[in-house]
Amino acid sequence: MGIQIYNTLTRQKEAFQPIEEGKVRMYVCGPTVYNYIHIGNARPAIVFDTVRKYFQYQNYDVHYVLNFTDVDDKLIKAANELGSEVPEIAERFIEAYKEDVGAFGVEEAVDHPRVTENMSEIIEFINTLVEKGHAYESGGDVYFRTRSFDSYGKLSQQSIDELRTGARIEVGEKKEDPLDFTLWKTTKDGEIAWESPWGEGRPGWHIECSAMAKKYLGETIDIHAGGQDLTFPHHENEIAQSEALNEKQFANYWMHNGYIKIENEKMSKSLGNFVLVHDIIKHHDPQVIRFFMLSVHYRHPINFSEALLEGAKNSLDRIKNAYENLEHRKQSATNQTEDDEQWIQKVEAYKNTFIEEMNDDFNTANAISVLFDLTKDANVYLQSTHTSENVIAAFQHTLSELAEVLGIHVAGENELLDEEVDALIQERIDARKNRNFQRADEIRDDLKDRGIILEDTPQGTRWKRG
RNA sequence: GGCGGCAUAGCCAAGUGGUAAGGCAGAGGACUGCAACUCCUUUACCACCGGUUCGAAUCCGGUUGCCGCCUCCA
Repeated sequence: MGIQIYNTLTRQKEAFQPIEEGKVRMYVCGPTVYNYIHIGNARPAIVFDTVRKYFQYQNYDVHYVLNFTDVDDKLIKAANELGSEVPEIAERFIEAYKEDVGAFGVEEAVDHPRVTENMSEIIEFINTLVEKGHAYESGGDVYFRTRSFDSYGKLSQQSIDELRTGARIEVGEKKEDPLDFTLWKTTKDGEIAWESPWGEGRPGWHIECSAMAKKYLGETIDIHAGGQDLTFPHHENEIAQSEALNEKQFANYWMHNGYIKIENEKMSKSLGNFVLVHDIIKHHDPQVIRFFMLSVHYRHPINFSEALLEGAKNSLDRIKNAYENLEHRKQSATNQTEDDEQWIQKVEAYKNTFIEEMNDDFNTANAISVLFDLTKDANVYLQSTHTSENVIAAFQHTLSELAEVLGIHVAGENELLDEEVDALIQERIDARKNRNFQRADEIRDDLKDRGIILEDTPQGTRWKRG
């Protein structure tokens, strides 16, 4: 069985069938770069990076595109408030985005298109829509004529009539129909603007993704992904624009990740519970946050709290400990023991299970449980008196390989200790031999304060960073 | 009002027809000089009420509660 994806468009899991054999064209809606990203922005970044990593693990060539919205109302506002210019703000927070997301082990996109660098494509896109009768100019603005697109509402499962009933009709509206949405908006004096056939202005929000997806990935792409909240209206509108223009299916698979709550409350500015990635990674290992995010299925809501993060840290430590336990037993391992083959087969079976779970709509929660199965078995194996290099290698290699698919590093860095610490450890070993436990405990406590944890095992004393 | 989602042990979380994975926390035991790591043992009337079925956490109907989208939003 190959990869199954839950497709928002059809509301069911479907076998993934790429447009081109061995390739995945994937477009993920990126951030509007007017501030540091919050933890809610981190979820799609981590989740879809994992989707990408898994495809790559399955030998797909993934053309991953993530856009930056580098001009819009929020950016203009931020620029005004900070006494800066839109391009400076954008540049600053694009760098911040890359840094934050990089801390989580998110791989850089193949293409990171920006709105301001694709203005001619956007204008061309809008222009053709106007020519085709799907859009119209009105007082310097250009709107998409929603009723000209028959299947409008297919992604969010809403009927156009229901939407029309609920839509707001604003005073002074220049639209023909309340459901029509902006493709191009005329600018106020002094605002950042571009020349267009409809006068100076800037693009509406939805059009950029349609134009850039087309430019970088083609008229039909494999996967279009983003947060659940983008389903309507953003993605619905993208479909309308792109399919009205190209007269082809826009994206074959639509993936949407669930929301994040903070301490059981919606994250919102009014509640003051916005958690910025920039801040939280000062106090929490980004790997723990990544692990935590992946311990829940990507389509389900996830709650974020200090206590939950603490639990995730302990969980991840268990896996990393197992890896270190294996590492530690390498030296005393023998060439081969009788039951090598049995264990190696068992490890191989876990790997297959991991793949099955990931194939099932990227069920990372279950994939992680396979990591725990591996962890448990590795520890059990290490209980035996004689261990074999081959089995230890199999455990380590598989554990590391599978964890890496999720973007989790299980191997500790093999850094060296400074001489003083090294000498203390040696002194403690001698002290224990002489049953001078008072001195031994003193050294252990001292090193613990320095962030070095000592553990005495039957194979000798070892240390790790705490 | 329209559309959609969720309700599983103290906590987190899989499971979508065959008598409930995994993790955290807790308790007891083993190992240890003491710890740590690790191992063993240990905890579920699957929100409620009906229905379908030989059999349902899982399907259908209803009830209650919570949440998201419909307006900028990951």
